[in-house]
Amino acid sequence: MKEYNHLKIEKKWQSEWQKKKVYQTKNNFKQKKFYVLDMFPYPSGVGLHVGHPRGYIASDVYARMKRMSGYNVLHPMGYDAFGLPAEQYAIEHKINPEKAVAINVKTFEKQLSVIGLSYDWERRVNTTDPEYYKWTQWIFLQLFNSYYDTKKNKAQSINVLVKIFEKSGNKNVSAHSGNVEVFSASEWKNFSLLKKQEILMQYRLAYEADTEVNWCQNLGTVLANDEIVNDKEGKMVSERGGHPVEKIKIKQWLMRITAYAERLIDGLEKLDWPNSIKEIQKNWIGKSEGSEIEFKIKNSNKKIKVFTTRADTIFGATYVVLAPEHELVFELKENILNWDEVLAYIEKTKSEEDADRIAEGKEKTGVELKNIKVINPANNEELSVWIADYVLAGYGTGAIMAVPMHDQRDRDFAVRFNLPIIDKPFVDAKEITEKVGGKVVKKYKMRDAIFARQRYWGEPIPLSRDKNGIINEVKKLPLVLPKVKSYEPTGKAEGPLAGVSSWVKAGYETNTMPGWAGSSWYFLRYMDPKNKKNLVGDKEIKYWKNVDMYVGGAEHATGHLLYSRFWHKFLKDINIAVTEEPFQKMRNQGMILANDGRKMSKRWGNVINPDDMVKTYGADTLRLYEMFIGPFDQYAAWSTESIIGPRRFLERVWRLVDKVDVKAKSSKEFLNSLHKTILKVTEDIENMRFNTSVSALMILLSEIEKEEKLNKEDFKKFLQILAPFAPHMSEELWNLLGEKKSIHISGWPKSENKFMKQDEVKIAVQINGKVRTELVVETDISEDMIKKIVLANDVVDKFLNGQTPKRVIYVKNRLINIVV
RNA sequence: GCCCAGGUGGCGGAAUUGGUAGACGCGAUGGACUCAAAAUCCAUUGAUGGCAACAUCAUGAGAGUUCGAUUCUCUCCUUGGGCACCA
Repeated sequence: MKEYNHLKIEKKWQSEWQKKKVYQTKNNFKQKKFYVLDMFPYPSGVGLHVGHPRGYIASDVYARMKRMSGYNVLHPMGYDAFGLPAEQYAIEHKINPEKAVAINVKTFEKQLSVIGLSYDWERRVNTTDPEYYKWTQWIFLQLFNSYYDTKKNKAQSINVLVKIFEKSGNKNVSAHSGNVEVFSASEWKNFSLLKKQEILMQYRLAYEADTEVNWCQNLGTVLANDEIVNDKEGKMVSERGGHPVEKIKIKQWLMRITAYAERLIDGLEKLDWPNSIKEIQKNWIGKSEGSEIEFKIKNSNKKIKVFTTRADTIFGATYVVLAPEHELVFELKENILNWDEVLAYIEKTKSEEDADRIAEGKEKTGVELKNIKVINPANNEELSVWIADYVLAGYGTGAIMAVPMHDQRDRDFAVRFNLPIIDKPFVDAKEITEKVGGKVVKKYKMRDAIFARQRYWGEPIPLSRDKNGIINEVKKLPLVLPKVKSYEPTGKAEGPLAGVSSWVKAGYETNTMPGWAGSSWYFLRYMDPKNKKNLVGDKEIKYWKNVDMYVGGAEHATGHLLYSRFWHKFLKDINIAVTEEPFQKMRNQGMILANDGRKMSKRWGNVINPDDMVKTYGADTLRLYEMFIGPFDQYAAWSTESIIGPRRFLERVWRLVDKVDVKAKSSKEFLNSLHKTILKVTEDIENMRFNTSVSALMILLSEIEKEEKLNKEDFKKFLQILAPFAPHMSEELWNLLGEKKSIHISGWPKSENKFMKQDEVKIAVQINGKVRTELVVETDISEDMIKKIVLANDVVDKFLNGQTPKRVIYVKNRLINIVV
């Protein structure tokens, strides 16, 4: 057998597979389907390091096993290329982002192509392709044209709502957020177009509103909350570059994700996802159940509505606090004796950034509304009313009843301002809520998502506004992003599109969609990527349904993974998607760190390039090593020293071919190991425990090497279970054995029970829980028999030293423990 | 502060989910082959004591449950991740 030349073999098979379309996914709608998906990357242009392909290799191993097991596997790859990173790259390198993306995609594919991943490249999608974002825009319009029917608990066409308004006004339809005045049917008919538009805006799932946003002057853009971090002093800075961030108010588009809060929480239960991700999402949505209770204001017909999760402590309430921004404060202006002081406090909180509020520490501040008293509905006691910044306008009702006995924050405040702290017994929360005329409600911390960026490189929002301010849909999609001279930030809270006069004249939005728009539905497009008429064909979606196994980084827990679930639920409501959830099963890969335990980065000079590894050791070795390096979902430190292990393993496999003999008879021991390993590798891949399956293959190799001559059929089984990990070498050897069809569609071997039985087992003999000796006995020996043998044993006799055993515990085929 | 996930040899990590701790790989040491080196093969490799058989200790620390604990319970230390004045 000639030397193992990985360069030649790998190149040969990669082009062969491509030529024969071995990995092409066909629409065989009668075959069992399996959809294995990687989170698609930003082609960043920096190039990949050795940590990036870890997830791709894992999903590839998984996909290959499923494909060999007889599933029709959908395993595609594509690019998420809109968004800030691509735009920044274009600005830095002074090139058109479109060109930058094309270059980066090329680099990326070149680097990936040598690893031997079994993607069906013909299905690749790119979010910046007008033929793709046409459908992103289409989804936006569907959201714009829908409202959330809280009774049916699903999205409905906005036309349904208009009909309701025409028939009976809005007294039976509450807006999901915001305050909408109640109007009758006849009033509705008399409203102006603009007024109608304003009202409907309170209901639409994609809607425009005044928002307080995080403005970053240096980046010239508005940032999402998850794009902001706190620096050492607690000040808000951008995650990218660490530039200062401040709050400003602008009008922009939002997505009413809060309408789906309940379904987003409920859906988590049935998902096979890492627990930590589910927890993060649950906390992020932040559901709490509590009571809304009204406190009457003395000498007024107004009431303060508070939200509490502890209605059971209502008898211990000693004062009431409003958020400084609460509108009631202004309504009560005439009655407040210290208005100047109150106003000063309101102004002060306004100018403060959230970060400053936190940085201030736990010190509570606030001002009493002098001359305002409320009545506790539980016991008719008179309570004072305060405003304080520790009560947030945006959560609950923006007002609380303070129970300093049971709440630390209330206690801090009470101590600071010398307010009473009283201990009263608990009552039943539900009962008391009903008794005082309150309401049991659910609240969520999650806010609606801003769906606009003051940027160039994103999907244009397909709406236009005429001179009267009336919004119209763009009828012909895609609304193509126009070419501009400059992608630089304008320095104002509007995007570069504001500088394109024809665009502005047409009344188009100058904001573009955020980075997550295109990535929130791409998995559906892979099912039918070239469909010109529909987002996805009916037959295709009914067959592929959803992603069965999703692999990617855990950092998307509150971004991509939440938004995708939201859009998918919406698409289900409008009868596009057929499942409630997009990703049934998900696993996160752990990062690969450099030798020194730090992240791989140019800055540290510790980057290992996959191309170099492939050149020196081969793709198969790299694949095996990355799977062997440690538990898939945990961090692992790269060690170029250790990669030699898997390489040696492959060289030993290579040498086996000389031993292959059609007439050879496999030994009992070998057959036993082979079938046990088939079972183990199958189960391990299924559970993403790649490290132990590689280890199992190594153990099996040692067993094979003990064979004088190798039975061909049994050796082929070994190659088949090796194939997902080392696709090139297994294909080469498979071919050398005279097989014409690719090993990767050759089937998956079955572990047969008849080979897995063993005649004898080793049993540990313990005395008082300590192992003293070992015995080899026949498998499944009876308890009586083993007892007799053990008690007659010399070593046991020595340790017993004449004592009679009090108890004997026998674990079948494993151990026997004698207790004295 | 609250919520998750970790902590096992020199290193990466195994352990059938309560049943022989350290599989597998790297590294190291010794040997074979070679004029020599590389590669390959063989042996040893948790610590301590002992010529040895063997014994004792050992899974972040301390307790507990159990015949038996890396695994379950409690307290604490520590490293990551998430949330954070959310009523």
